[in-house]
Amino acid sequence: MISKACQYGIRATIFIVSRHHDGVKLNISEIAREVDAPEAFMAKILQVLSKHRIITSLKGPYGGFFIEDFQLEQPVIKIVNAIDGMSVFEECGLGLKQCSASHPCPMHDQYKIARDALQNAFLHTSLRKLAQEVNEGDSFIKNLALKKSESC
Amino acid sequence: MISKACQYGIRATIFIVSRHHDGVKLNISEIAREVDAPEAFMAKILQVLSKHRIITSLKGPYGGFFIEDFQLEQPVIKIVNAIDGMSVFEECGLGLKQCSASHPCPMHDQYKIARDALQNAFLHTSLRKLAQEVNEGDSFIKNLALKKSESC
DNA sequence: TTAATAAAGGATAAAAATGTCCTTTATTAA
DNA sequence: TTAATAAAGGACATTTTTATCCTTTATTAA
Ligand code: FES
Ligand code: FES
Repeated sequence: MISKACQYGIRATIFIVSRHHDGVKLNISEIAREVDAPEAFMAKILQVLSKHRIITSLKGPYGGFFIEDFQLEQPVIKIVNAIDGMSVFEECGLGLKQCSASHPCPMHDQYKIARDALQNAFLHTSLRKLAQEVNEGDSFIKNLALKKSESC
Repeated sequence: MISKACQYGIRATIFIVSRHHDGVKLNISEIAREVDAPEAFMAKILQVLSKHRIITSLKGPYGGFFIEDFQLEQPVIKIVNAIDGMSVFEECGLGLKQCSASHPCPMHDQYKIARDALQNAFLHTSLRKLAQEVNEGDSFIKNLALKKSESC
């Protein structure tokens, strides 16, 4: 569906946005820790997002990752596009090389509905909105930490 | 989304169902050719479908793969479950270890809608129905063969 | 200018998914 | 019973995805 790299990227970006105030910058290890991602892998992903100007980075002491005002209203789909590309939203569910209404696979109609719903979910949700939800405590980007006694 | 193995499996099964008459049996190479899948890989996939009793196989001369009457009304989701498992329909879209309404990720509500739509698509579609569509020429399990002059 | 800090980037490793090859087993017809 | 046929199954190879390590570059404060 959505690659792990992309999921880390989305969670990381939401975290960065949720800390968007008074020039705060976050470094890789903080971000990786917050979203339960391996640090070096997280670094690669943030690199891509930075190169796509979805987030902004600054090297050196007092540097790190942050988000600028003009980046706040971007839809999450930008992250998906930067990391995974748009193919999830375009490809045939049964693996035909082309998805088209003129040469459809037998699941085309039903599949397209779900695929479009997914695309709309990512298209019509802004980074700002997601971060706001997290800041208000309504949702989370970090796994629930279970005590040893609790099972999954 | 759906693994390649699973897509081959679904297309292959639809093909087998579409040829469900008078004890016709299909062998691996016919099936692989029809669904544009590598033969040896197709063999592995048919093996698991057979073991899950989604299709039936018979060894030896005049053997091959076919479908029995009692197998016709199975929903496609059985194939997905046999090959990929049910995790696509259960996991968090942003990669949290648990998807739950009590500790939701910030995309939970929107994502769940799309994910459930996908599950319903596979759950409420029977093999028989898909094969019928193909037999009536309304849809296809094989890629459109392009002439050399035509581009993608 | 220098030392320290943090991201960028290159190279490599590990794991998972996809794909291939070859031997074994079951079934059939002759 | 034997030879032929076709799936089952084991082992291995390739590709893609995920993850790690180390060096280089940019920036800052002292
Ligand atoms: S052709 Fe298969 S989903 Fe459109
Ligand atoms: S918690 Fe993320 S989709 Fe349910």
